[in-house]
Amino acid sequence: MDNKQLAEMLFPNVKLSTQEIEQNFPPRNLPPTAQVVRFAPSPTGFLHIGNFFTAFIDRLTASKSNGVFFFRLEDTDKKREVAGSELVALNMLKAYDILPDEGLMPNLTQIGNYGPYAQSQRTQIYLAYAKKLVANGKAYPCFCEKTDGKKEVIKKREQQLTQDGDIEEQDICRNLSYNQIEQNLKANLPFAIRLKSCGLPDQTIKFYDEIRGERELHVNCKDVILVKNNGTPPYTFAHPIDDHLMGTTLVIRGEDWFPSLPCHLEITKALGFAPPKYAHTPNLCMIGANDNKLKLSKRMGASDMRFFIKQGYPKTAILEYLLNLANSGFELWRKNNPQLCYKEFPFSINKIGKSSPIFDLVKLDDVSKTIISKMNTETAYNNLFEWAKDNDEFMFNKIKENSDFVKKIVNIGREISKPRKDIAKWKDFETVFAFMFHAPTVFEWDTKFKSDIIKNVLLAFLKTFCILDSNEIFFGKLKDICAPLGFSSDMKIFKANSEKFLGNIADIACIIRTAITGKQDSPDLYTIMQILGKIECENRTNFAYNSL
RNA sequence: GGUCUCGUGGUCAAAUGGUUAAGACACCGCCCUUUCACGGCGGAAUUAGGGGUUCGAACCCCCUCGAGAUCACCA
Repeated sequence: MDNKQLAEMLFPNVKLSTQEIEQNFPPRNLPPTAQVVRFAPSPTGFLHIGNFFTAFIDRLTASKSNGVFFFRLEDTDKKREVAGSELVALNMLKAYDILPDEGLMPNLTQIGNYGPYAQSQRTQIYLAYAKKLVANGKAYPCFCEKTDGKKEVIKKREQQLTQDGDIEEQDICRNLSYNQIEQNLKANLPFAIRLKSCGLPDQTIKFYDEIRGERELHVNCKDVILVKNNGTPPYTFAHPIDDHLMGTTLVIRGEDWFPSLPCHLEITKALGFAPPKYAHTPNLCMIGANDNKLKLSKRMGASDMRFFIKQGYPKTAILEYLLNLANSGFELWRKNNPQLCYKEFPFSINKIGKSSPIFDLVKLDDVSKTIISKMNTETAYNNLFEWAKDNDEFMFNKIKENSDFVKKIVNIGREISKPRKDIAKWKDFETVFAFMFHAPTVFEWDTKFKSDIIKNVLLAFLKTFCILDSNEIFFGKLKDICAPLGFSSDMKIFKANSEKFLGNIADIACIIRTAITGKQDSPDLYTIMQILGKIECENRTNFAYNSL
């Protein structure tokens, strides 16, 4: 018996040759500068911000190079699959307008000539290559009992550490004779296929990473699994085959893949493929809840993209914040080009930093506040509406009841040269403008005034209040009530002789503001009163008066 | 434990051996101002530590320390 016969014995039902497969995946006809990149998530049920980050980098890289961005589902492990995960991921890409050009789409159709784009549908392809490797003596069957699950692996590793300080894979099946293999097969023993690694312990391999630059690592020495004993491949085998056949030119993926790169390179070489370029992106970290400064890995801190949707961050805020993490020059560019779309920014994958950045929600809020503050009323209102529809029943009902009222609130401090920055996310809207929706029942009065003084101010205000007044007249009337109450209507005079007055014009305005909103700080008082209307203003003032 | 990666203010970071180590967020102060925001001006704050090479080091070399990743028939 020889290896060719062995391959036939192991895979009698695999008739497809690798040559036939290659014919179905012709090289792409693209200009040499075009990058073909892919986003290849596994269906775990949610989309992590770090994965989203790499997908965004994929989208930018393909667009900038006039290349192709495709989506491939890595669903070879059916045990772990969460149904519908691909839709969660794809809908998120759609929501942020960074959909791929090719592959699986949100309507679950597949676009492109390099499919199928779900690995579970490509088993025959992987098996054909596995068969070829066995025939060439580069892989062999393994009948060992399998280790299954992370707990078992950790336990086994701990045992090995106490014994000899190093972890060695035992490849006892590597030297099985053809006879032994034949007997095992006759006994119907399940088998996996392992790579017959050519690596020696002290050999190194040089390669270039688009983000990390020139590197030298130890070669792979492990006889890794290529086909599991259930007949499906692990990622390690599927990735080189798919990215070769699909014409990927640049593999962009998280840095947690970095250590397995030598292994992937050896498999790629064994298969006879030219390796793609690689770019390993730093992992995004979140800061600990109890203010510790530990960087948390993605496995420790959940950071589901749906969080940002539920909070109501504008999609460009998320994208621009992430873009700034990727290329910090974006900030300056944005300052110099306030009107341009982020897509115009000269993104460069080589300028991505090497260390893992902490995702800073405070900074995100700042980016987001600026973006929201620049929206015109119509856009802001539409954004609020779309968000409330799915995420906030109270606000959605308010909009349905009286959309003009809500629109007027949205308009506060907007469409002016120095717009207010009150809102970082649409969820803030209700809290920032709570006083517009609920008349205050508690009042944060300025404690330096006794209640009878406050009452006098409110009475004087009510006597002259007219909703039809212009801002100038309204404020002029407030000035007029100053002197009789012992207040100063001129701030400069007050500052020079503060001991001669009970208070000043600012205090008068503050008392009325507190009566109307319950708080000492708010957006422009006149605007608020105009929106609330005559009756509401009078009712609120009377209620405040009676509560004293 | 092995291997690998990364360490510049609280955070994101610029500065490829050559001015006083940019800028942004956050913080503090002042100005503007009927409050709060916005805006403007200013301030405090960083090359993890120790050696070496050099006229000169954040940058090159070595050691130490810290953090992270990885070491599955998961991806």
